[in-house]
Amino acid sequence: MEKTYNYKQIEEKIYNFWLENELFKANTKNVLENKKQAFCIMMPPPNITGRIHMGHLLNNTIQDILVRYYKMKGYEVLWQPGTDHAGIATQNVVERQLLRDGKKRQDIGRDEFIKKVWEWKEEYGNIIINQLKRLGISADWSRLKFTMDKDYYDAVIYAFKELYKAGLIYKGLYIINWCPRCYTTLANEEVESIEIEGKLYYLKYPVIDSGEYVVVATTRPETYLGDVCVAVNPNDVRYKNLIGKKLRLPLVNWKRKDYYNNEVLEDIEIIADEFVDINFGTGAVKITPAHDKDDFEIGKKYNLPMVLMMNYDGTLNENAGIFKGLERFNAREEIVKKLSENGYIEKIENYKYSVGTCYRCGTIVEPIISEQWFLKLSYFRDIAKRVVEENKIEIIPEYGKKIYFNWWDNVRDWAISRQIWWGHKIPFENENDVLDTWFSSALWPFATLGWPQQTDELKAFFPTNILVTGWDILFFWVSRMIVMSLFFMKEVPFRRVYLHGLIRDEKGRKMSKSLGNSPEPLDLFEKYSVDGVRMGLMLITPEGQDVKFSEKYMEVGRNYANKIWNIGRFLYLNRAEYRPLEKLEIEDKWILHQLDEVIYKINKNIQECEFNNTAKILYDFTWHKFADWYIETIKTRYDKEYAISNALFVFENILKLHHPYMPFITEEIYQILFKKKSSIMLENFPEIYNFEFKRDFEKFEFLKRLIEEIREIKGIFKIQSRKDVKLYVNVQESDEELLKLSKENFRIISYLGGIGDIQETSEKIKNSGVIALDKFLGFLALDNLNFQSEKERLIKELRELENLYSSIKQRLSDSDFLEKAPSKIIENQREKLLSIEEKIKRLKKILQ
RNA sequence: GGGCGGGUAGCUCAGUUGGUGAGAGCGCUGCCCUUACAAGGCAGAGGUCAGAGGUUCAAGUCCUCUCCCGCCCACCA
Repeated sequence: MEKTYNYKQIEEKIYNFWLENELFKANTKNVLENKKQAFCIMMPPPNITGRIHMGHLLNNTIQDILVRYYKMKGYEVLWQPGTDHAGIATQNVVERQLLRDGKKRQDIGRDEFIKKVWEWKEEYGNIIINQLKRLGISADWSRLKFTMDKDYYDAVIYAFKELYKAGLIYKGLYIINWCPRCYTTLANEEVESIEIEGKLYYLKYPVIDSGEYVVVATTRPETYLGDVCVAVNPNDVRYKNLIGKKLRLPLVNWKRKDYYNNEVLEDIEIIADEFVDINFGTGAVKITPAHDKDDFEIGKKYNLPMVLMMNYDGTLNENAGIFKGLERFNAREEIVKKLSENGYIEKIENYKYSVGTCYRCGTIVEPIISEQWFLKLSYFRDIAKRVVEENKIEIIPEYGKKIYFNWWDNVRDWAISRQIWWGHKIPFENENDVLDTWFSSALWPFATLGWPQQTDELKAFFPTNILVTGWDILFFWVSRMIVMSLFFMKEVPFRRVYLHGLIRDEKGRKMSKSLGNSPEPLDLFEKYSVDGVRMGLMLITPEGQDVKFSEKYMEVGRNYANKIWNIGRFLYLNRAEYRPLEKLEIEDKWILHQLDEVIYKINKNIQECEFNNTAKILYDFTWHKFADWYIETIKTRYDKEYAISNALFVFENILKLHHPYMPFITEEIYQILFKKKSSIMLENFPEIYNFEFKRDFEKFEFLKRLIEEIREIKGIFKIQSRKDVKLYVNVQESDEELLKLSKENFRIISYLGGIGDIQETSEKIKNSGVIALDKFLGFLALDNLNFQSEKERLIKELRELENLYSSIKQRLSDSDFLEKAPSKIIENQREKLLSIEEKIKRLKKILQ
């Protein structure tokens, strides 16, 4: 074994070893024949346009931990991987590629374009999958699914038709979010709002047959061309006598037509409605039903015409008259200029407000009316909430429930048609739209298993056990999978949902390309090893909160991997015949006692998805218990072969416990140390042994404390020498058993404490370091000891003890406490008081 | 406006159903190349647990209010 963990070659070798031995493949038969229990996870399918980023790292590491754990627990595990066709994103990529040849998709036509997308997919679509393999993840790659695979495609179309038959899908004219750049509608969840510094324009609309004006405020002045009325609050005294009067739109001396091509009256009316806020702006609101969500509702309420003044490419149409053909933002400038020249602008104020942007390209989204297909999500509200309320689906962390309920309470129907070419085409004559990508991914948990066919896979693995995903797609994806599964399978898609946070940078900012704060996972693997990165990441991932990424922790992970490597190396260099648990000494029992505790905790924590806790427990036990104390201690053993063999027993358990977190290094060391040709993946995950070594554990704990005291004194006085340092134990002040224990285990104390001799004494040794423990008084005889500073140390300690003493004393003399506190607590306090009292007594004696 | 998280050591965070000398890692300081590991070992310093009030024998932990920080949803034209 080399001196440091040489991960680069090992990772590739081990991954190939796993693949060659088909260790990731799920065997459906084992479940159907009741040989094994099933455990199934669906991988959230990455986009085919994607490259691995920190989010994938976190998401897949967690899944891999669960998968490897349950495999070792004896389950038949299916981790179903796949990729998503990512309609808009992929179409954008291929369009950009076309543009390099100066072509638009319209130039080559739909069929040819789709062909191009497939070509692109064959070439680049699996890059992310290959990158994910570097992470060591153990998905069943032989079952890789793609949302545009023939069978999956058919499943999507089938689902659409069934929902349509059930009356849950309908087509209608609604105000939708429109991205003029992607030239498609967007679901509400696909719109991200950003705050901008804009302007608020105050427009003057002349009142007919009077010299008056009504002033309205707007952030989108160009939409005035689609205005069909102005609304005021009925209680607004300023406008009371204007209600019902007519206004003329400035500059508009052309005929406008509504959506159905009927001419619209030139003059618009002032109407009254309670919804208008008297205190905002001027108290008068322009109503543009075709271009604003709220106005659309008002329009429906009052049966107002819908005047569309924009084309779907973002240019103004006939209704804009002289402004026809202008791009929407140029139009705004032109219109403001024209209005201003003609005295129709009262004022312009700076104004901060938010606008919706396309989550794919960042273009400002235009609210606009359009005919679209919708899915009645509201129909599912009750049942979707019920399955979570009744814990048929458990959401981790718990508070995720509240967010989920809140979303359902406010849910609106889902616009599922998209005006793009790449996707599942809506199955109707003359229909050119495709379905929202999320419509197809909503079927993921069962369509990947062959639905609507009644397959063995469905029988064996559905419903799945747990879904691991980020908070950001709770609504996009998780909610929709739940209702689709309830509708088609009459069953929840998964028993549990584990939601992890987003990875942010040290300052808590989102990772983004423009900020340049997102590290490349592959670079991290190069620098810190995959296992180091996985472990480092899990050490900083709190449950249910965003992760603040710190490269420092990747270093911690790498150092930890190296530590494990070197423990292995030590055992390898001292290797002995493996006959575990013979000739157990105190240190063996001490570590075995704790091993049991750790095994118990790790099993519990992984099952409860406490991945961060698990990582910390493993780290602490392995480094600070096993390496720092146990390995150091067994170096003093005369019967080394037994000691090493017992150490191997513990270390074998440690390797298995670590395997889900650090698959590569554990496999490599396991095969070297235990000369195995098969994989550690096939071993059983450790279960508690029920050792009964509590008393020995406590005895060793005493020795440990004694050694720490010795080290502290030596540290303070900078003593390095060993042989000339003697420990004197005062026989009157020390418990007989502890004295015996110390003498019996002199090999340990002398090596780890660095002393040369242990002797009994009945007096107090002058000018020495003082070790005052419970029922134990020792002196560390040192040359060149400055007893003055030792005295100061002791006085400081004495003061602290006295303070403590008086507070406990007070508590114990409080009748309420004695009456109401449980006897166990009172007893505990009494014992504590006694031991402090003894320590104080000893310290005082010495200081005299 | 509605909802959700968080405020504990210089930094990042643990802290079980309240049980009583508040923990870790990193960073910092000092000493050590002790034959597994300097990607290491040993030791040390460092905290009015955001603030106020309350419940309780007992509060970092439970309740109320306040102040900060972050996120999500809906957005006032």
